[in-house]
Amino acid sequence: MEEAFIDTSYMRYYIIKDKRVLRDSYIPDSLPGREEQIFRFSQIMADLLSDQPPNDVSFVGKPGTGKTAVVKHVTKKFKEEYPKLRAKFVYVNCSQATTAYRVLYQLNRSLQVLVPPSGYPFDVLRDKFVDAYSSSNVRLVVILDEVDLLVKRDGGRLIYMLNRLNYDLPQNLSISMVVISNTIDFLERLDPRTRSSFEPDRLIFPPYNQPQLYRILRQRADLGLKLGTWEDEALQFIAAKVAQESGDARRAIDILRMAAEIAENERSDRLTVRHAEMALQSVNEEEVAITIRTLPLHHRLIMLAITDLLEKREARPGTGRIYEEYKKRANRYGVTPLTMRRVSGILRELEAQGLVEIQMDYGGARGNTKVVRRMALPPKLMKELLRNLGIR
DNA sequence: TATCCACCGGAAGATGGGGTAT
DNA sequence: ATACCCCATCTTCCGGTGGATA
Repeated sequence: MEEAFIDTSYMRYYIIKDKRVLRDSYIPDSLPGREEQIFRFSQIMADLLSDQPPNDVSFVGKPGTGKTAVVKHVTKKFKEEYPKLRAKFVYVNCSQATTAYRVLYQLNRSLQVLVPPSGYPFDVLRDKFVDAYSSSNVRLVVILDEVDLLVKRDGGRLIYMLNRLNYDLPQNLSISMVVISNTIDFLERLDPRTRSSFEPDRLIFPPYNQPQLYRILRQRADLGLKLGTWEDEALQFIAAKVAQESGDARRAIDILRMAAEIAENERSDRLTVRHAEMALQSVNEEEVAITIRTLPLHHRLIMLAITDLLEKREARPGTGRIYEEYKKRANRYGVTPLTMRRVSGILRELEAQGLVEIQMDYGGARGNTKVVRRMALPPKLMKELLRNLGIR
């Protein structure tokens, strides 16, 4: 009981020196393993130094392959080294601005034009943007991160529009685009009109391999952890595991952070392989818990239906069966169930969020359906998480 | 080889909730 | 109050689809 009066805060950060460094949002001064991409992107942007409009560029690669980091790194370098450069970089994350209207809203804001976040006709926003930009004196580089999300809704209408503006702009102005996407086939998903007029240089971001991941972790450990508080083998272990499963640097860094936290909570003075092993487990759980918490009610009810079917070892947990079970639960919950068409779509959404693994089952005369192979966590654990949210 | 199952997923439109302008 | 805008979510409609089966 006396312990309650002991101030333990002084030992809370026994291992961690700077927590920010252990988050993936932190952009270090050098990006291990992405030297080539940095070089090529810088080369393309170097046209700005001779006052030429740079080519459009597309960054393609899976999550956690350094796309955003590279773009931020290089644009930052340009701003620092050439403060008088006649150019402006505007970064827009399309996961926040999923429509053409909202991206345009952001672009306007970056030019100090205040427009309402909704309610205006699209064309008015476009005209305001064109007016404002025409009276400026810098070349514009628009960076559209997670552009897949925008293209999915808008089909490339905004890209087309921005591209076309170049024909009406005076010689000293230009709009270049850097589009960043997770999927390779996103260029094909543009509508034909856009595709024929938009041909960016492509930069590929392959998954990180083990040595690269090790270098990344080493860098973070050097910057974010106290000297001599971690075992090199722990970093090697994380690098090996992540290289094998995904090559996702974000994940590797997450695991390192979690391992450090676990070690500290144990009052251990060193981060060991054992901590890394434990972290590997809890990172998954933490991630799933976070995504589930943001799920709307019907998504949760569907998750619960799937959980029960998997627990019962249902032979064919396809859309039809899931829908039946979901409907029962919705009624029990006092909400009117959605249609099967919608539930079918939600299953794809849950898949995209990494909560379930789906496979098509071509059953011949038994018909075709999507079948849930497994979930991100064992059904029992998943049920527990749902229960904590009041879903049962 | 034709049939047929049990869905799939695109397209389009309804719904309701956010907003602005007059 | 009225007439517009934007937009995410959901429903309605409907032409596919792959392979087991007859």
